[in-house]
Order: sequence, then C-alpha cells, then structure tokens
Amino acid sequence: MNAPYHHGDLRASALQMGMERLESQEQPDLGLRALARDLGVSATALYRHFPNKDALLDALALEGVNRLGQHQAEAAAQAGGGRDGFAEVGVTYVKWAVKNPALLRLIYNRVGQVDLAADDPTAMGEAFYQLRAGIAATMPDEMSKDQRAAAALHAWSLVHGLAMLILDGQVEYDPQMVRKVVTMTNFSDC
Amino acid sequence: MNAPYHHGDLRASALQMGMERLESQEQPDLGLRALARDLGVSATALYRHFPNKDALLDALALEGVNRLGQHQAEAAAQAGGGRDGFAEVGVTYVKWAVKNPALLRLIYNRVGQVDLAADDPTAMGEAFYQLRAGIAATMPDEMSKDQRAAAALHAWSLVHGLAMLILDGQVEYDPQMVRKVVTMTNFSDC
DNA sequence: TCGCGATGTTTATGCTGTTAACATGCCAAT
DNA sequence: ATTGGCATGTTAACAGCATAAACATCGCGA
Repeated sequence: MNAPYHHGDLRASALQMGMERLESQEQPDLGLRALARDLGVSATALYRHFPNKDALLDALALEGVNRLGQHQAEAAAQAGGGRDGFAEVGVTYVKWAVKNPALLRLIYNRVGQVDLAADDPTAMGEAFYQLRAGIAATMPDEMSKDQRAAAALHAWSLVHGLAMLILDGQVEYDPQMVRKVVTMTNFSDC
Repeated sequence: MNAPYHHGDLRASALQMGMERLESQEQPDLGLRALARDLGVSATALYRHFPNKDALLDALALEGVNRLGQHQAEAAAQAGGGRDGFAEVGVTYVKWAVKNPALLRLIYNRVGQVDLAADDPTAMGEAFYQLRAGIAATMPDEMSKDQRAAAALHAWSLVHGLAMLILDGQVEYDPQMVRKVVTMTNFSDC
C-alpha cells in the first residue's frame, strides 16, 4: 500500500466508506462533512476528488449498478432458461434489494437525474443498459421482438415494484410470498 | 372569505400552495422558507401550524393518498369487474402517477417513515389500507383468500414498479405499452 | 374592558454544500 | 541535486436550511 500523498488515496477511501455505509445502514449519512470527519480529513478535502456531492453519489450508484448487474447475470447463468429460471432471477432481484435497500434506492435516485438518451452515454447509462439487456435475455425464445420487450418490461416492473413496496415498509418481506408473486406471471397469452 | 387573523388561514394556504407545486412541478421546492416567502409571511410562521417540516409533508402526502385512492375507486367503479376491468384500473394507476410524479414520490417517501403496524393507526396508514383494499377488491372472485392476497400484491407491484421506472426516466411513457404490459398478467394458473 | 391564548416576527443556533485563499508535499524538468 | 509547479489538503467564509426561544400583536371571551 503506497501512500503517494498526505492521505494515501482519499478518493478510493471515500468511496469505500460510502459503500460500507450503504451496505450496513438503511439510511446512511453520506454527507460530505460526515464522510470527511470519519476519514480523518478536513471538511472540504473531498472537493479535490469530486466536483460536488452528486458526483460522489453518482460514483457510488455506478458501483451499485455494476454489482447488481453482475449479481443478476450470475443468477441468470446459474438458473438456466425457461420459466423456472426466470422466476429464480426475479426472486434474486428482490432478495438483493432487501439486502441492499439504501444502495438500490441510491441507484434509482441517481439514474433518474441522468439523461439516458444523451449523445455520449455515461458510465451509469451504460451499466443500466447492460442490466436491461440481461433481463431481456431471460425472456422465452418463442416470442417476437416486441413481445420480448414488453415481457422484459413486465418482469422488470414486477420485481422492481415489489422490491420498492417491501423497502417502503408496505409489504413485509416473505421469501415464499415473493416467489409466489413472481411465479404468478405466465406469458402464455401474448 | 373571512380573515380571522393576520393572514387568514395560513395552514390551509400553505397546504394549497404545496399541493399546487406538487401538481405543477417535477421537483417542487417544499422548503419551509420557500413556502413562507411565497406566502408573504415570515420564515418561521409555519411552525405555528405544523410542529416541523415532516408534519407538513405528511399532511400533503395524506391528501395525495386520498386523491389517489378516490381516483382508483372511481376507475374501478367505472371499469367494472373482470380482467378487462382490472387492466383498466392498473392503467389508471400508472397514468395518475405520470400526471402526478412528485406527489406519488412524496406519498411513498412519507409512508415509508410510518409504522403501519402501530397501535393507533395514523390517518396515513388508514388511507393506505383503503387503497390496498380497493386493489384487492378488483381481483377475480373465484380465488381463495391467499390467492387474492398474492394476486393483489402482484398487481400492485406491477403497476407501481412500472410507474416508478417511468418516473425515474428508465422507460418512456407510452400508453399502449403500459396497457400491453398490464394486460400481460393472467391469473389462470394460480 | 381586560386579559389571555392564538398567531406572526425577530433573532439566534447549528447543520449543510460550496467557494476562495492559503499551505504542503511530491514529481519532473532543468 | 535543485527547483518549479501541480496535486492535494486546510482554513475561513458564505448562503441556505430546519429549528428554537423570546418578543409582538391581534381577536375573542370573561
């Protein structure tokens, strides 16, 4: 571990600390002052590494999308195709959301500020595109292109909505209920 | 219009102004200072009517849930029963969310802070219970109680998730696509 | 008529994100 | 090897926020 300067690698340390808080707390304090204090550094030091607070949050959200996407990809590969496989991937999404509530919230809060139709796609937009492609890939093969798109949106909406309702305390988390709800969709009449 | 005091009826005026902003802006400024300023009143005057900012937001969110619930009830009554009726109610939910993005966000932000299993149910909790009951009531009759609960949660998750994805800019709003996605669910194999 | 409670104002405190001016330490070019 | 400059960190300051306390004013009821 080289310490090229005063602190070492403040940017990486800040992101790591933010990530730890996002993983361990439901409503983490990601204020610049709070982070700087706990990093043993002055209140404004982070401005040497991020233009503003949003940039820090964006970096954390990007890391979050990448983790989520990788998690989903692994689940899809392990579950295999077919309706059972799809259900498994959907359950995985909800389970991940329950385990990472603050991170999922941050992701969707941040991606909402991004212009996903911009000329130069941001890293965030790119990562989200991968996630969406992964979802569409798990759709049954016998569908047309339009049907696949609609089915993918249906699936994404279902698991995302269910996750949000659980995170917002509207529904208590019950793995069996989640599986039942996710399995309830069948695409036979499209 | 009686003016019983200095301002008239500051509490009602503040709620009305907040509601107008929630209806007309995507990211309304609901800061106490901003509201007070535009109401022509001192920065702290609202503290005579609300214990704190959260109480103001709760009041606005409560009004929002009531409007949403009434809107859904009307849609349900007009659409009638059956699967077509349910689809219509679901589409109505998404349409309302698109037309009232800030209000829907506020509702779910606030209801997340509420302990819905409290001894004395809050007005917010009560209103939300009505909304859920309305959703469950549109479920097909031939289901068992458990099946109805699961189907209601499925439906709620689907439309809520779709609405959130649209509000977060992940999906462009397209009424036909919404109808297709909502109609895609069939409950034949529960 | 008087007084008291309800309503609004003023002032102040501590928090936040953010900027500017200054200090420090390392690396690279001379 | 020395030095100049850039990257990094610190200090001080500002504006805005929610909030609390002390003060002022108005209207209604006793």
